Amino acid sequence: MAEDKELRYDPAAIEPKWQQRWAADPTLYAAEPAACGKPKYYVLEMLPYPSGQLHMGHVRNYSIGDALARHMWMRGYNVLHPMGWDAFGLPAENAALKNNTPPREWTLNNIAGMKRQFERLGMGFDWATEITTCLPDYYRWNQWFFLRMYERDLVYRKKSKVNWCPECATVLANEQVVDGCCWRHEDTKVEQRDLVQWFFRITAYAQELLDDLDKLNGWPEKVRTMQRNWIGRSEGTEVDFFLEEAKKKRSEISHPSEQRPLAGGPGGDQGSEKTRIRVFTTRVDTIFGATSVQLAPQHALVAEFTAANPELKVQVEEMIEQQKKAREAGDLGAIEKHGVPTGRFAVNPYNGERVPIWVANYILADYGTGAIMSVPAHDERDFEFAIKYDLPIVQVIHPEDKTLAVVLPFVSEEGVLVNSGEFDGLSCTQAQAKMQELAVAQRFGEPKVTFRLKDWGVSRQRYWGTPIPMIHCERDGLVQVPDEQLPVVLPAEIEITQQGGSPLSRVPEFLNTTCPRCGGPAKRETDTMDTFVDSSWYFYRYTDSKNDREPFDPAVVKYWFPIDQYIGGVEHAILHLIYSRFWTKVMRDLGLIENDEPVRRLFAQGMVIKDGAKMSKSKGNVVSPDDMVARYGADAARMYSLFAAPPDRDLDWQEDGVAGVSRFLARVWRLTTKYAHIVREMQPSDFDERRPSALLRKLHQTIAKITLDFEGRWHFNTCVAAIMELVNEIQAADAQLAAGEVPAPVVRELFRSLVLLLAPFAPYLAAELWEELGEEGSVLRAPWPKSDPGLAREDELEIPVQINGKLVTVVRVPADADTKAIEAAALADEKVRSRIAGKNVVKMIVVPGKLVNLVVR
RNA sequence: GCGAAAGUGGCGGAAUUGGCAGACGCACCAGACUUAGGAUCUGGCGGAGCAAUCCAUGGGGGUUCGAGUCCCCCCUUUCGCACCA
Repeated sequence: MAEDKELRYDPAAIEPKWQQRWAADPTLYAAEPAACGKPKYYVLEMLPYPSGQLHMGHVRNYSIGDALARHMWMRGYNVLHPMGWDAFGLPAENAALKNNTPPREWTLNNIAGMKRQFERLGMGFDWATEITTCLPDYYRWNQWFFLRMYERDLVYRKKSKVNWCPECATVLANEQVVDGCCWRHEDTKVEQRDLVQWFFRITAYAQELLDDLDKLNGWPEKVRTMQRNWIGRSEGTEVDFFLEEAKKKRSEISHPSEQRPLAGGPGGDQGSEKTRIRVFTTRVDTIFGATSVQLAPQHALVAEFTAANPELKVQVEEMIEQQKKAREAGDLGAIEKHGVPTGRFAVNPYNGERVPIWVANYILADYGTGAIMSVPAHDERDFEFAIKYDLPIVQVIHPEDKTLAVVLPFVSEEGVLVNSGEFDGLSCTQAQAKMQELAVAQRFGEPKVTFRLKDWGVSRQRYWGTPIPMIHCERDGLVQVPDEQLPVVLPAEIEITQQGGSPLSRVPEFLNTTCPRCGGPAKRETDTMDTFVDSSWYFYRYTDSKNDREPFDPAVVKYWFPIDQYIGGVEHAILHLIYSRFWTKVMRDLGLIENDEPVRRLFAQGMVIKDGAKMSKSKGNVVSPDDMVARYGADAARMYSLFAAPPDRDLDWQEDGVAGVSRFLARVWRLTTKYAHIVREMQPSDFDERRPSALLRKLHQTIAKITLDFEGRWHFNTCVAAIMELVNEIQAADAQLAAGEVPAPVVRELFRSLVLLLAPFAPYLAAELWEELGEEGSVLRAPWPKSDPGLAREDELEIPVQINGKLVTVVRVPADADTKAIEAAALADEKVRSRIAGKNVVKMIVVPGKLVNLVVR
């Protein structure tokens, strides 16, 4: 038994041995300075939240990135492969409540444990560049950026309806609300509350964020589409409908001296204007078909109408409540359309027609102007509404072909105007342009681009986040914390309670300060920043993580950016990746960097599934990486996570599969250790002797396949399969190898290359066997093998022969056989001859190197 | 409802450009070796059939000498969006 053990692949012995050696060599995974002269390659995986445990999704994510990093090292690149911790956030506070451990301690303990897990997994990270976002040397730069953005009017405060998660007792960004529930608490309904909040003006970059998506051709189309939808650009027209009471003043209104306020953000300024209702429409060409104006129940004018009409008021309030509930439930689209007439009328500026003003529950206050013109003939929703309330339906667009019968609502823009006065006969697009011109000329409207994207609310009423570096002074109002007073440090000692409001407001030593401007008593801002701030720029900090004078040295960033390859879960397609893009553009405009986009290529990996569901504690189907490492070794766990599915697809975790990979690694270990002595004992003079052989052919085919995959397709599952095939062939040649019938140079090339091919996927075994083969130095610095096409080429090919498209037989021909020779070989075949005997060969298709097909009648 | 991706053996999956469907692995079956072992090696393994053969990539049609792959219709699953005017 003890004897046996020596002959067995034993990851439990190999892996700790290499962990020690690697820990002793800080240069192994270290990025080099620009002066090294090598081409740079920045490979990045999304940094984890230090929850305490790595999960299989992490193992998969980092196995993909680490394989790529190792491959690039072997290709001679200067690789930056950093790691850090997204260390602020709510779970630390929850844990503090539960275990009475301070968030900082809990977080740092988790980090230490997870770092150990990374080490056990053999991940090749450059720990010298490690960042931890909850430490002041990182978050001070969040504060620094906040101030720079404040100075450029990219930060502002406003009272707004916010999404409030009662579980988190804090505000959530729109992006953090999933189906009406908190993104962290799937079962907790989000409530709407009114609070004064800090916002980043991401909408200032909406157009550029949209436009630049076209440049990101290294990103999955799916992610780009999701971002496009999220930004939701929509081109249209704002038009004023005049309140009937104001009609007599119309000439006055269109007078040049009249100043109309510019429409502000969503929800706009319509309240200040009591003579008109501004609507937003993408189909101004249909305006002659408008038969009512619909207001959102929260619209400023509605309050005015209801002031004198208690009955209306009750109904409007019901609608607001209903919308609120629907919004909280996330099924805004599901509520039945419902409305009430206000008894007031508005006048269509294009045709002077008088239309009723309604309040309707399907009009959103926070999109466009919160008011629409209703054109039932050409809009599904308006149509449904008009049918329900028996409002008139006026068709104003007709297909160009006048003979076509029209089914209303006719929503196509392919048509011409009818019943539209002077605009009759124009196409929809022509009419839109003309009508916009008229609106501008007569000052009752203008072209308008509306975005669905909202400004980024960053205030959080939590303790464990970056303090917002602002001071409230009674005399001077809002005052920035001066740069030299940064960082505003989170107080270490704090009692975490479940009370609402900002925990920092209950820490007098933090709260009370002096005004930097007047020196008088003042109070600090007690909100902290959304943790998405931390992850919006962390990858810049990696390049210069110890810099205490600036967030990073622009010259160093210029060398490393953009990131060549970013790898992470598709669940961050919108939130993290849009904020990161925004932050990059802001930093560019601050003159800190030159790149417009942070990430050149993005890879969205699939989820890890077990028993048909995503691994999660609540489903009870979690597999612990530590268990896998203990049972099968890190190499097997990592390699299985690459082998079981292509990286972009979901992966079905089957433990038997890990065992299979482990058996494969054992086989590699046995074969290599068995014949390593041949390699070790070779004389240098023998090294160059190379001759074609079946084994070398398979080897060079394998090298070619894997090299190609690393360059683009990333089907690492088939890469592993290819290595398995190669090893199967070596195993089949076991007898010849044992008998010394395989020339030593072939043995050497075979096993050296095998180990090199394995190195990105199974780093421990590769290191061990590299040493076993008598090599010195790290396998990571050994050049990636090059496929020799001469050796890879088959000299004979099997060509399938079909008759009428059905496979009949296979003929062997020389690899360079031309059409004629293949034809002859096919016709000479027994089976073929008996099948075509007495029949007429109508046609013969020969694809050299591929197949023959005889068409026979 | 709109959009995208996917559907292939008992299972995970392969087939990169329209050219031998099922590589590789798991599970299973048989054999070898053996002081039984969850080790290793050899062979088998889509379905039907003794066989020659036939059938088979969600279903139905089509294009083609040839279709898992391209086109049309339908079904299912997953994901994203969903009163955005």
